[in-house]
Order: sequence, then C-alpha cells, then structure tokens
Amino acid sequence: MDFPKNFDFNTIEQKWRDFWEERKLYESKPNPSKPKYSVVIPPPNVTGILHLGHVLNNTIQDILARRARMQGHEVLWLPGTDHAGIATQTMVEKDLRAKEGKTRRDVGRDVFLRRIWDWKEKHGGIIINQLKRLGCSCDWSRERFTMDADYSHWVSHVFAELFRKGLIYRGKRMVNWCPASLTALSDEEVIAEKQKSKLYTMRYEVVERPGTWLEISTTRPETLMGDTGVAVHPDDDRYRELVGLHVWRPFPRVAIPIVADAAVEKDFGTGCLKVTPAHDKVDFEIGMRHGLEIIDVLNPDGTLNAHAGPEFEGMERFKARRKAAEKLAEMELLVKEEDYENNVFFSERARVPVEPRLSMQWFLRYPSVPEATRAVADGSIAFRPDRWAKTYAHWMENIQDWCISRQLWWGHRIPVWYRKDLADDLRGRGSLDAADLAAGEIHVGTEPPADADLWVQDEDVLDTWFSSWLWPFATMTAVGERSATLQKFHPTTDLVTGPDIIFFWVARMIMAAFEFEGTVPFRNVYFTSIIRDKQGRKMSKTLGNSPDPLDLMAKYGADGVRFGLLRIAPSGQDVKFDEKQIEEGRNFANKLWNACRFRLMQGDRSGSVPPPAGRGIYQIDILAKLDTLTADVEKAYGDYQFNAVAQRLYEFFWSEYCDWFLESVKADLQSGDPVRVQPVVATMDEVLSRFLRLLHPYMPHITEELWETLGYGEPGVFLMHTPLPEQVALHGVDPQLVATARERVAAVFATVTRARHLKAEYQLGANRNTRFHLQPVAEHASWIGGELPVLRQLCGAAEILLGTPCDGPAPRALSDLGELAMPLEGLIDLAAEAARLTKELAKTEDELKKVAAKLGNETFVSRANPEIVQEMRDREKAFTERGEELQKMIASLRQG
RNA sequence: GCGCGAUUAGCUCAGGGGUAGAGCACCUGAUUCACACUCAGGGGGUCGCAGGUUCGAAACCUGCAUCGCGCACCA
Repeated sequence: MDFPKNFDFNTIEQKWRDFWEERKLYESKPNPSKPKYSVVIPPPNVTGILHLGHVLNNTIQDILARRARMQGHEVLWLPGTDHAGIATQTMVEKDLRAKEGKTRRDVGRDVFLRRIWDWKEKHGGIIINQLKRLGCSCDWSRERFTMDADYSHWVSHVFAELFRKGLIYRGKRMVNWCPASLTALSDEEVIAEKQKSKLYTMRYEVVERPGTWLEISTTRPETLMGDTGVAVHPDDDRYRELVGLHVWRPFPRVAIPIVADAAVEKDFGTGCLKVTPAHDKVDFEIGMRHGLEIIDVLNPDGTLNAHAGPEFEGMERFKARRKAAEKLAEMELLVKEEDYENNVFFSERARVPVEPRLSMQWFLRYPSVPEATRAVADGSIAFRPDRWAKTYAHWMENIQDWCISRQLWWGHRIPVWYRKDLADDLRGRGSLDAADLAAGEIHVGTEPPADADLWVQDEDVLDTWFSSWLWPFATMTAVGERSATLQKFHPTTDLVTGPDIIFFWVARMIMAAFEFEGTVPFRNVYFTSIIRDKQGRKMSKTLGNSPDPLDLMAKYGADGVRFGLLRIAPSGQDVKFDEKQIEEGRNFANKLWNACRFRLMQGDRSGSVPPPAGRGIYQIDILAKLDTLTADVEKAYGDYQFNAVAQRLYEFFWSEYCDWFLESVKADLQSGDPVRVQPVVATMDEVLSRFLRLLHPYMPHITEELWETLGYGEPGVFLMHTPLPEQVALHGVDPQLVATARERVAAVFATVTRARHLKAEYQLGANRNTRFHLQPVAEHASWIGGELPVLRQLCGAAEILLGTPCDGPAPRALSDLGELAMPLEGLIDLAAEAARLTKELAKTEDELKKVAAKLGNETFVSRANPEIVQEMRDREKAFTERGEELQKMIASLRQG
C-alpha cells in the first residue's frame, strides 16, 4: 500500500485549492431554484497582509459558506479589498521618500496617484492570494475593490444624494487632527489612552491688580501662547470680583480677559482654566461664548508656529512642552509640577497623539438612524453574541455627526466643484450646504460639470469608511440598477466581523442600506474573538507578537491552522493564542489521515452486510454516538458556537471512534472471517463518510482528498457539494436495542479502564499476557461471555476467567461488570495494595456520607424533586455495596 | 463616572441548581500492531471574596476585589 503515514498537506492542499478554483466550484449564480446563502467579506486593506484575525474571521465565513453549499444552497461569498486611504498613502509616500527622496507634493497629485495604482496592481493581490491559501471558497470572479469605477460611482452618488437631502454640509469645526498623517480623523479613529504625564500649576498676574495672581493648572503649557482668556465658574466666590479684569499671559506678554463660564469645574485644581480656543474643544466653545480671539500656535505637523514666538517656532510640540515649563520656572511663574495620569487621544493608525484643531471639513448627519436603531433592537438584525446590541444602541442614541473629509490624495475625491471665480470665497465660507447648490455656486454630482474648465474640484477625499459602508449592495449592483445578483443575494445572510469595528463599519452599513436600499444589509452579525498573544496583549506589528499565518500554514497546513484556531475561539470572547493549539489542529488532521489509512488496509467493501440493527453492540454504539454528534453539531451551528462544533468533532473522532470503537473491533478485523469483518468495515465506512461530511467545512482539503481516496462519492460529485444523508445512521432501529447496546458497551469500556489501571499499578501496562478473573454481577452475567474476546483485546489480557474465583491475595478492583482480580503469583505488594484499596474505600465512604446526609435531611426528601431523591437512594445503595465489597477485598488481602 | 465582559487544575478554556470537566503541560510505562503528529495509566481544583435565595449554589441574586474592553471626561 502506497498510502503515506503522514498527511502531506502542502501537496494535497494545493492540489484541491487549484482544482476547486479551476472548476469554478465557488462561483455563484442567481439561480432561482435554490435557496440563497450570502455573505460579503469584510474587505481587508489592499496593502494588508494576512494576520490571525483575518484567519479566524475568514475561516468562519468559509465554514458557513461551505456548510451552506453542502446543504444545497446557492452560495455567494463575495470577496474584495478596500483602498485604506491613510495606510496606503503613507506606505507609498515612505517608498517615494526612500527611493527618490521626494514627497508627494514634489511629484504632484496625478503622478503620486499613478504610483499608488502601480503599487496596487503589483502588490494589491497579496492578501487575496493568502486567503486562497487558507482555502477560502469565495467567488473570486466577483472580487471588488472600493476604488473600482462602478464602486466609486456609488460613493459619489451617495455623497451627492446625501448633500441634496441636506445631510452633508461643510463647516469650520474643531476636529481630531493627526499631525503624522496630516489629516482630520473621525471620532471613531481616535483612541483614548491613559498616560502618565505632568500637571503644571502656573500663575498669571492680574493686570489691574499687580501683586494679585491667579493659579492655573494645565497639562499642556506648550499651548499657553494661544491662551486668549482665563475662565472661572460664575458661582465661584473666590474669583467673582476678578471677572471682567485681565491677567498677563507671560509669553508672548499680552493682557487677556478673565471670564465667567459654567463649563469650568470649581472643584478641579484651582478652579481657574486657561482658555486656548484653537486647541481644545471646550475652550473653543468658551471662546465662542465670550468672543475670545482664536490663536492657533501649531503647524499641521504638530510643530509650533510663529504665533508661539521665535523661541518656539518650529519646535516639536512635546519638546515645546518641556521648554515652556522651564521658561515658566525661570520667570518664577511655575508654582508646582505634579505627576498626573490623564487620557490622551491617539490616532488609531499613526499611533501619535492627535490635536484638536479648528479646520474646514465635511460632515455627515447620519441618515436612517431610527430605522437602523430599531432593526437591531427588534431583532430584524441579530447580533451574536447579543450583548453587542447594547453597545450598538448606546452609540446610536448618542450619535454625532461624522467628519468624512480627509486631507489625503488617495481615496474618493469629494464630488464637489467650486466656480473658479468664486473659489476663494467659497473655500473660506463658514458653512456650505444644499442651499449653496441652489445658488449655482457649487456643483455636486457623480460627474464634473459640463463646463469643467470654469470649475475647480474640492481637494479632499472621503474617509475610507464612507465607501465601505456601502459594501453589501455596492458590490452587487451599479447605481440605478437592480441586478439579478442584488435581487437574489441582498440582504446578505451573515456578516462576520470583529466587535472593534461595530461603529466604524457595522452600524454605518445598516444606516446606508436603509437609506439607499430600504432594507437591512444582513440578517445576522457574528462578532468574532479578538486574538491576543499568550500574555493577553493585542497582536501588533510593533510588538512582533503576531505569528505569520503563512508560516503557520507551511508548518501545520491550512486545515491544521483552521481547525486549531477555531477550536479555541470562543464566541465574542478574546482568545489567547498559542502555537501549541495549531499543532493540535495538524495532529488532528494526521489522526484522521491515519484512521482512513487503517480503513484502506481493510480492503474493498464487498458482500452483503446486515443492517445496523443486526450488527454488534460496538457498531450500534458508535453509530448512535455519530447520530448524537450530528445533532450536537447541528445545534452548535444554530448558536454560532464554532468552537463547540470543533470540540465535538474532535472528541468524537479521536476518543469515541479511534480510541474505543476501532480498538474494540480489531479482534473482528483480525479474525479474517468475512462474516465478522464485513459489517465492521461497513460501519467504518458509514462513520467515515458521514464524519468527513461533518468535518469538511473546517478542514476542506484533507476531507476532500480522503473522500476521493476512499471512493465515497458519486463520480464527478465532490465532497464540497455532498449533503449528509437525510436519515440518521440508526434510522428505524429499535431504540430499546440501541439503549441496551450503549449500556453494555459503556460497562465494557468502564471495566477495561479498571483493568488497565490495575495493570498500570503493577507496571504491566504494556504486558499482553496478563490474566484476569471477572466475577460478574448478576445483571450482566448473561451476555459478558460473548464479549470476552473484546475485553481481552482492550485490556491486553491473555485470558479472562469468567466466574472462576481468584483465591488468595491479588490486586482487585470493582468494575461495572463485577469484581476484577489480577493474580500475580507472589509479585503482589500486600501493603501497597491494601493502601490503594483503603484509599478507594475512603473515597466511597466520603460519597456515601454526602448522600446519607442528604437522605437524612427531611426537607430534602420532602421538597426535592422525587427523581433526584430516587437517584440519591440508588447512589446510597451502590456506594454501600461498593464499600462492603472493598472491605471484603481488604480483609482477604490481610488474611493472605 | 457609566456600561459590557472575565475570574473553574501549572497553562488555555468548556460547563452550569443535585458525583468538578477537556486539551496542553507534568509524572509513569509502552515502539514489528493505522497513527510517537501515537497509545495506556496517573497526580493535580475549598470553581476570585463576602453575604443572600434554596432541602441543596461553582452555577441564581446582591455587594466587593482584580483584570480586560467600550463610552464619556476635570483643564
């Protein structure tokens, strides 16, 4: 036989990957005769490379898609990538700087964009190929990219529509500014992190009352040059009489007013707040209320500008902070400097603190908010786990306008054109909205104005999420069209994504679908685990704690990685990653491989076999366990419990099938008697052919290979399209017969465990010549005789004497079938043996005490469920008998 | 500050009102036997703490502690 001992995943996985794809088996048609199953991929960044989060997320989608396909659904799993504005632009800019020493402004917008497209053409497919390596069964012919022409058309269309509806406007607002990427960010792209910083307390002298000082605390002394006022609470008696006077800002030395504003907390610090309207949202609002001047002291890149004075101009902001504190100290204006912990807001992508910055940006008032909120609340869209619905509801109820413009070049350019002759005025105008459209001063639409020469387009691009929120339908149809694909597959069935993008993406998609398609975009949202390293830290490139899934697949196979990861990924809970677990996945694949190898060694199926009811108890037992497995798996899928599915598959196959069933039928197989061999082989085929189908969604490659090798399928039909039989394996078999078989098998197996334990105690674990005496209990005495060959096989015993007492001292144990003894002819260590049995007796007595205590409690007997009371009585009886037996055994040991 | 989650064996996690579980790790033994990516056996836990409900709580309730996450935020 040329069937190798180990599963060669590299060759076999590639073989099936290529095969499935060449045969176009993943492609979907809007076939009206089959029920649909659809899911759109959360588009990874086109610049991205696969990480474990992608592996988990996409394996789950693949499992769902493959399972649906096997169940006869028409499956659309639509793949694609997004253009990842900031990340991609930053990467190409770095490349440009490294290779040519130039910035994007040196080469200009057109050349720069061409470079990005070139880069995308060359490298943009990496992650898609990695997904293919993983075995993802996406319809690759439908791959979409958020910058595709059709897709871009959708983005402009949606912008124009929302603008016309008055939901998009332009305005000068305080936004989150990223000094590294030089763009505005939305509130969602900013993360608060606790930082150990300093709280500086300084003093400003009151202009009108020299010698009177106001003490003011701040964490950001570097912005004091932009201070245009000091605020106190209107009810604060300490400062009431100073309101309306001025203080000296120390540098540049200017008199600034003291104002009263309720936004100030009396009890924080000194109760005085320095007001820097250009650099803080609250300060900005206070400034507006009191007509304070706005002085921006920072450049876009976070260095200080001329307003900060010559000493500070050009200085980096954190260096300036230290310098400002030093300067205050020199001027004897620094009262104290304390350690302090506060929240600092970081740019999620660039990992630098953002600056609140006043700038002209485009904003969206979210559409279809009530519909989107209701859809999740009433279950039209089911979140799993459903606790995320609360998080979603909270965000929806406190929803803020979305800053959608980005000061980047890579992305969908804002489809707004200004009349050239009015451009300067329009650019500076405080607000711009649908009203200006009517005036003919601007043009908003999917196409430039006809007389394009007279117009100039807005420079900014849209947030990448402003394109991906359209993903479910914009990938399926063009604007103004209702394609067959859309009609068949939208809304999609499931969305699989991480809870970290619930606001970024999930919530926005729901609103977009309601607004533009009048429906939900998906029925179910499954939130995956977040994968952490062994220490519980998030995986990140900087920490270097993220293993490369490609390396893992090279080491353990795609199937091994998929299974290993899924088995440990609880729903919606973080998971700590350990490569050991992937190794287990590979080991499982190998176990399956070898079990099938073992099947092949039994030769071809031939001859007639009795129906299941006519087969041996081990065969009925394993088929019953297979049916239980099938039901359990079904239920776990219904609850989206992917780890439970994997766990049950693993447990059934490794323990129930290989460790117990196969071992218990080896005597039959080795007998060479066709009457004994053939039913067993038929049972093996029944189990394997069903099991391969159950496992296929998790381990598609190896199962397809084994399916073919074992010849279970009809010619030309692949496992990936083969449903489970409609009937269970034990269909029509008398339940009483099954129950009896299961009880007997359980008793045999439990007895085997006792016997093996006895052997191991005497270092005879591997000895195949042991002899046992078994004194059967009455209820089992009638049938044990027929099972002696199996008992011998499983115990590794040369002989089991039934009903023949074993005289004299010998290691003994109580088993489900009766007392077991293992005569050792003088080798027995009486003291050790007595100690062992005494320990067991103590355990039994402990249990007996617990049970007796319960039964002695009158309220228990009167109030507990009668079944429980009966169970306790049974247990009391069993433990009592067991205790008596053990005492006898100990006594006989002492006699000997 | 508000909300969500976690706390069970050395580690990673299941479970869930009635005998405390799995895998890994560890210890012992096994290699002509489908598989050493294997097999057999073993040790190991007052289920975070304190109250309460109950005949009975690891599980349900209430507090608390610790850790993680999200939202908000006082400079």
